[in-house]
Amino acid sequence: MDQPPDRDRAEAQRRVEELRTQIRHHDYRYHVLDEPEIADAEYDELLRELKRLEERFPELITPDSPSQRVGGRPSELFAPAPHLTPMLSLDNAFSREELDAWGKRIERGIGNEVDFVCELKIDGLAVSLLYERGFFTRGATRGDGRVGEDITANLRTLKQIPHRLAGTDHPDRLEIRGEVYLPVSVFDKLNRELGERGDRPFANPRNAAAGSLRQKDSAVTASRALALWIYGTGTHGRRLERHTEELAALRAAGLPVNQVIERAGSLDDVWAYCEKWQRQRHDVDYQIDGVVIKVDRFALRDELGATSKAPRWALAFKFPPEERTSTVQQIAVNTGRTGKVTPFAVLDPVFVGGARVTYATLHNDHEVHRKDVRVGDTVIVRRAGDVIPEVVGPVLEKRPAGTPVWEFPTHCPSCSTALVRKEDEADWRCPNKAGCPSQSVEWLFYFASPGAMDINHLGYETGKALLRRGWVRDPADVYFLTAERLAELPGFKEKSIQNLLGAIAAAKNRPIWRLLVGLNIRRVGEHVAQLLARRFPAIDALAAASLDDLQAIAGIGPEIAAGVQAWFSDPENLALIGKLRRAGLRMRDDESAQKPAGPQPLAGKTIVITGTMKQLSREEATGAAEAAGARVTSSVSKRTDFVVVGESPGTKHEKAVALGVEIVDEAEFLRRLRR
DNA sequence: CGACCTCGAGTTCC
DNA sequence: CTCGAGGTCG
Repeated sequence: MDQPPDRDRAEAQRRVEELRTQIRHHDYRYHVLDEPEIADAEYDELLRELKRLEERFPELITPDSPSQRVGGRPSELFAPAPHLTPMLSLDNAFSREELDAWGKRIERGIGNEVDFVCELKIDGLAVSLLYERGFFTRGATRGDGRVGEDITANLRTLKQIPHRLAGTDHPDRLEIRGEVYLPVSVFDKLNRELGERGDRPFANPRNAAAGSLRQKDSAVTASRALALWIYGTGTHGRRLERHTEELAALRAAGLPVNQVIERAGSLDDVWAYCEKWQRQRHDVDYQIDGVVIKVDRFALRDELGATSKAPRWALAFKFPPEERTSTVQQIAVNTGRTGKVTPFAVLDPVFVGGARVTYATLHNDHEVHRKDVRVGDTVIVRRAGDVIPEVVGPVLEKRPAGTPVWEFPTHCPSCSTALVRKEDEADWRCPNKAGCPSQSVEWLFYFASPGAMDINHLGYETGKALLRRGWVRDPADVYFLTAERLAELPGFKEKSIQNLLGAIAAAKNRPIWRLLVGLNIRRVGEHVAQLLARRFPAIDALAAASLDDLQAIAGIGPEIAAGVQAWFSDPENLALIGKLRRAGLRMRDDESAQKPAGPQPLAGKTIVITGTMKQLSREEATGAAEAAGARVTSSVSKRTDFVVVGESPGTKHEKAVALGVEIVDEAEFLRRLRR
């Protein structure tokens, strides 16, 4: 039965190459031609299979594999367009203190009072327009700041870009900078249409604008009704003294310059502008994520100069997360896969931070009472890090008289078993491990998730249906499902049955630590599972390990050791292991499953990533950093080497500032990855 | 033993 | 992203 490992590996290599070719082909269809041949789910399937194989045979990973792709896809479609003057990024401020510190530094450096100009920071795409003797000759994206992409043909479709500047006496070369955006109203309409056609909607207006601008066919760009605000120049034959004068001249030349740009004579005025627009940020038909403050006089700008990445004479003030109020209709609780019971607020739906929020977690009993949230309260709601809804606290003045303090339920919402709480612990738990429907479904879902066994097509609803019918009582039963059984499930036809069975069969060969994660052992997550599997590459050896053996592993203390040993002493759990073994799951790691060695520019660095980035998802950023040798952790401490800060970061940014830890933006992070 | 890092677990929205 | 709590180090 057992194939020699070499045959196995050769087969994998062949398949890996096949997958890469296919994925590249579909990338081209999707991103360049905008004519995908396969559904997103099928595409994801290919990528997942590739990643699985590469995980098993790390020596097959090549730097150019689609699985290793970081950030912006390489573009063969648009010619490189070097900027005459680099398009620098801006330093950020997140509070009045940081703004003042910047302003004071400038006033000290100049030794005089300074005029500032305030403009809205549009969340769109920075572009550079080149006018030669008054004629529009080239348009480019920002790119990496030094070299962009030539998108002249597409930019020509924007009605707001004059092909010829008004007036006469234009310099030989004038490089104009602006931000292209998709009006929010147009974005909403476009997404509705995409949704009706069954196409994938855009995540936000900026992505939609980017997609529309990087089209091969400029007719598509033309149909998208993009708009533009001009905010300055790069290279120019400068005859004016002030930025405000220049903006007036650009406007006179026929370019769209935003009317709400204001001069501010003092930092107080600057702050007033920031506060005003923070309140009114939704009153305009484009997304703004802050305010840009610039020194008005060019002479002063020259004096201040720039660092390698940002001018000293400009600053972006980023709005803090938006806050709204809503009312608490109910405080409900949910039982998780470990039995932990978590309360959450059910709110009157409210739009905050660009999304409709209905639920917000309250973590635990203690948290509800610390914040003193009660049913019927008016509460302040925000999206922490602009993503996770959070109840900040109640507005006490609006609390109706006689509102009772909320009491934690005494019984499990799923199986009605009496809840228990250990002394000195914060969490209430449902002790009905095997018989609680909520725990079963959550566990099954977790078992199938990418962090554990990665069984595609086994989602929440399917899991519930299987459990309800009693065909699956624990995750091992999944491996014994048959096509006949699945055919009885509503909505399961030939194709979906084969998909699911295929995914289940494919999920028998995961690394041991992934299996350990899926077993749902308390306090054993990804990290601890890897520690355990590294010391005990076979499940049987781990099951037989003594307390001392376990505690000898660095990072495993008495609690985890005892927990693991107890888990492997429970006959029910051993029966589960036996069933998984009979199903044909891999029960030990091969020696070959060691990590690949690539260039490690971040070796030995401990870094933290916070906020949203423009080019990378959080996972991609973490993966790229780890591949470069960095340790990516979740909290900032003195031992952190640097913090990568994206858009609207949370408290981690403040903490980094407080601790004096180096702060790095996305562009710099990408540079360091490549070094 | 306390301070400080980390990790685990649950979570929302599209 | 958040909180609670385990592990380590001084």
